[in-house]
Amino acid sequence: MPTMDTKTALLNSAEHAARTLGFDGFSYADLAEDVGIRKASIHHHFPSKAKLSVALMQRYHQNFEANCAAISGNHGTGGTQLSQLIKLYRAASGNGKQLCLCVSFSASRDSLPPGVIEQISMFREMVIAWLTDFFEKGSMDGSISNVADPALEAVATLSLLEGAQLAARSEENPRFFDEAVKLLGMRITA
Amino acid sequence: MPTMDTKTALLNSAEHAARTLGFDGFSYADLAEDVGIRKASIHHHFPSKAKLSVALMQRYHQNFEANCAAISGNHGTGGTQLSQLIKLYRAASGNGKQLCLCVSFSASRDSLPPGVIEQISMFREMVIAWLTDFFEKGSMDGSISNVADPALEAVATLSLLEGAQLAARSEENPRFFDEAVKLLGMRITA
DNA sequence: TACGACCTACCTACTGATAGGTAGGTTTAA
DNA sequence: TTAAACCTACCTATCAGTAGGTAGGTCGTA
Repeated sequence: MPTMDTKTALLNSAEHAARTLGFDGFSYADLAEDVGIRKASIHHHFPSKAKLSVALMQRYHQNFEANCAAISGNHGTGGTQLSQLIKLYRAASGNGKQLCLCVSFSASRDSLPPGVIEQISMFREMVIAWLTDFFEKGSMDGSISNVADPALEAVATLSLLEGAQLAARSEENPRFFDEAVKLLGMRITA
Repeated sequence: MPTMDTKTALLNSAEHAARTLGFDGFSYADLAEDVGIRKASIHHHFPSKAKLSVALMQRYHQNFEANCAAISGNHGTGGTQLSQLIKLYRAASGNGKQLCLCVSFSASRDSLPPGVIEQISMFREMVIAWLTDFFEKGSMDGSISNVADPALEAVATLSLLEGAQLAARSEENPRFFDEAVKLLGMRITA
């Protein structure tokens, strides 16, 4: 098994910590212990915690967008695409052990640099764009019922998904996510 | 104007700080400065930050429940009651400057004592019960359209409201809350 | 009434731990 | 050799909290 480069290991560790404990809830000491280098060495890769948050959000955005593009490319109807995106959010909640980075950062947004607030904003816009696309497709191909306005559906769905993650995280139980999105799921007919 | 007792002033200050910055984002020093006593004196009223969080959640639950009961008592149709509750959540987001305590605490739940996690769970159950009541009324009196299952509607709506707060908080703009709940609003006919 | 005991609510001084970070040096791999 | 990546040693600042004390108020009893 190839050894991961330290910077990536740090990003993985930091993402996991941020999504589990929040931005204010983890420290460089946690990352150092996890990755196996000294706390002070982290500054070589990330000169400040703020800079680390920038890199985290950037990477998260890219990965998530790639996942959405994959869903769009691999699944035929708007309904299945929406269903896959719901699954993506469910998976991101890590069985109630984590939140997606966007949610986690939003709750402590005052601790973050302005650039990251911008990134969070763009992340939400990106997800809403994909959701709007899926709702439009689903409305036209009939795989999502009662689509009044795809753009408004998209915005509401994103809030629903984020709120569902919060509930699951609070209870450390994915069943709370499932219950929150059940009605939405019933509107989807593959 | 009567002088507020110190304990209440501390609770107010702590609630504001927790809902703005998160549990890990504020410290006793912030409260001390706000209330005008020394940091160490806070321990007289709240021996630990964990105990403070217990008191905060208890008070928040009581206040919120009283607000829901008032809505139920003062407004006639299920639709207007639901509409008022949505307004309550919007108001709690403080024009994008705050989150409701439940959301704020959920995001850093690992920093909280187990009892508070229980309290958060009960808070959500309480809100869901009220929402279920409002949806049932709205379904029967015709003031909320397309109510498939009041209990599921309630759960989804709570997640929607919490997610909407996150979006508004992240952007520091209540317009994002409004947009997220727009479709729900359209289902209400006074 | 007066005084002692007790309480409440604050203080100063301090603790040990931890936070993010700096600076200079060493090690490792290409 | 050189640069990246690590190290040690340390910094300032801050954290939640402890310990002992003061001051003013209240209560009970003689």
